[in-house]
Amino acid sequence: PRRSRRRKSITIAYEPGQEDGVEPQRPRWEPRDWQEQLERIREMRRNRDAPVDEMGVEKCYDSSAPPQVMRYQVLLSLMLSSQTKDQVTSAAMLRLRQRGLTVDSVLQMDDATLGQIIYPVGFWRNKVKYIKQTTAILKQKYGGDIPSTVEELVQLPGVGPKMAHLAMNIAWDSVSGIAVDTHVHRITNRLKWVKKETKYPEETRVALEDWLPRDLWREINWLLVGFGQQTCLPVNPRCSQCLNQDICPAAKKH
DNA sequence: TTCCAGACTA
DNA sequence: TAGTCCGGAA
Repeated sequence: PRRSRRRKSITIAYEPGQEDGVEPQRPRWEPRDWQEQLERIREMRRNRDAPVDEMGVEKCYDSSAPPQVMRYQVLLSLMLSSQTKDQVTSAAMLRLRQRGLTVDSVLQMDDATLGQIIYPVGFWRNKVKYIKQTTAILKQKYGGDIPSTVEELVQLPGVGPKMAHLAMNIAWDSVSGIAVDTHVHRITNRLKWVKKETKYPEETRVALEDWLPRDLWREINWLLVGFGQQTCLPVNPRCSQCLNQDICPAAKKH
């Protein structure tokens, strides 16, 4: 049975002192109850049975392939992926991998074929274009590998901050920042894990990184994406089956 | 802000 | 049938 220590998290009401220019002990803002909320979300995610667990990026690359190929496949499945359609994305990745999914094989593939394969994931015209452009850049500029910094990753067409941080996490096993997608953005706003409501995912990322301990940065995307797929849905969240219903600022009572 | 491409659902 | 849904680009 789950016996949770009810440590009341404290909200610190003052900002770091600025009198003498000495960096104080950094008492910083943190959201009320966040540790308890996090613990309960972990509990709800314990079975790892959300779509992202079965068919997320981690399941979409050949872990036996050479590291460079693996990293390319990670980036590609990020570029393909379509939150709401994990199974469609992983099916498309499977088809691509059966053809031997490398920088060269993608460059050789004509747009129509690539389009046919990825068509069901949506936004396929854009994605074909970006995948081709990015793959060409990887070959020319990075010797067929993917870059290893966020700054370089976001230069690639079709790669923004969210994908860049996930690629750093998964492909390079390095924590560069919190990957904020629509689920993380929505849920952290509902929980008031941001000091004041944020409008854009990038704002959310900055706001979270300000207080969330760094050792949780990697976990948070996986945790909240699955939670968002199964419970904290974008429309009509299933508050009645959520363990946080009594301590969630956004909980709807039925 | 709007577009992309379609699926899902209220 | 109208409204909502990625994340990135322009």
